[in-house]
Amino acid sequence: MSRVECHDDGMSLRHAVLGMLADEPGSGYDLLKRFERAMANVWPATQSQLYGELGKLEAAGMIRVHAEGPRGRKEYEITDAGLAELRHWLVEVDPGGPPRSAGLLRVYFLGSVAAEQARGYVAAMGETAAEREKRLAELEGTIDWGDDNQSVYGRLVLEWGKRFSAMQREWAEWAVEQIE
Amino acid sequence: MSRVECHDDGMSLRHAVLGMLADEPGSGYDLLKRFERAMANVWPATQSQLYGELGKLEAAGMIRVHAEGPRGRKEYEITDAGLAELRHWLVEVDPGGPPRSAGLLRVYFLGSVAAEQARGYVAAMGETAAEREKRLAELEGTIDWGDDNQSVYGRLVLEWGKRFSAMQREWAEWAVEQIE
DNA sequence: TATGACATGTAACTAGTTACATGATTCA
DNA sequence: TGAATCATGTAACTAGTTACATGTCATA
Repeated sequence: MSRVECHDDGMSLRHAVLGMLADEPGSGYDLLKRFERAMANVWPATQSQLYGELGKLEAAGMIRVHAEGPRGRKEYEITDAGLAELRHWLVEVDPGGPPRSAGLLRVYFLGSVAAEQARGYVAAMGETAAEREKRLAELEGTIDWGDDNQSVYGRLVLEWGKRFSAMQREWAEWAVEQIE
Repeated sequence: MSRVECHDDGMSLRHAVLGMLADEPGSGYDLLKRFERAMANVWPATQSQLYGELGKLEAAGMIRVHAEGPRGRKEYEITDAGLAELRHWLVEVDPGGPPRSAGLLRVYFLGSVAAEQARGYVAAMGETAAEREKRLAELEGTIDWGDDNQSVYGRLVLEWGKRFSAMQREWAEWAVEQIE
């Protein structure tokens, strides 16, 4: 039974870090801020996890210390091996289906509470989505989009978020009417 | 600074198990099959994790062994404490925003590969979504929906899945045109 | 009597979170 | 000189996955 070893995805923080360093070198501290700014809604990461991952990536030869600064600052850059791994992951690894959704999990079990409360919960999901929709639309206006890669792909992600939020809002509006 | 302790969400498998047992008592083996059938796309769980969680829930007094059967079978039922916890989680705990998405994470970094490959990746996302959309539509036809709670809320979840898949397919169609 | 379904568990691991701990530099 | 920011790290924990391990019962 010969079979190509093409195993799992997983360990995506690793690839998020590689992706950011491929774009531009930086320290753990820099990356932390970039994560907060750009990826809080797609792939949140904590400070602990970031520094741990940087250590592992350096040990694996996928990044290297490129410059040192004050206060022990270590600025990392991606290596050829790291870039190869990033590209492999981007193109060849199966991204898998939709992820776990705690919000949706609850919907399954709303039969355990009164219909009024169930309707309230679904309505709250809709409101949360509506707020996010509005926030993303505002965010879109404040960014000055160029035609560089970051702008192009950043815009795709933002658009996905807007469509997702709109979908959820519309679904919630429909769903409250289905309950009772 | 007085503050009500209303901490995190997290540990949702616990609540998934409570929800299933609230609906109908069953053994770990039963729940495993129910997870595979009904929740594979919303909250997948492994056999190990299920048995572990059943042990913890029993220790916490949220479920109890209701009947024993052949082969060491232990049939659990939910207790009043468990039902209270489930309802608390359903109604009062903040579900949080959209979860991590490895697929979307990749989109951020598509600038690291050639435009042609990026387009290929986004197109594949669209095809995956289209297949899921079709599969869910077929699934909807095979189920005979009543007007019991399970049917009502199960239908809401299924509809969410259909809308999500359609959104992703449409986004991907739009996105491939944005690349170059 | 052997296969497949039923049934439960443990061990070792990866991923991720929260809290703690430390210290250097800048600048008002 | 004191506060904010810069900067890195560790410890202890929860959640989740994969692989292993064991044994029972029905039935063809």
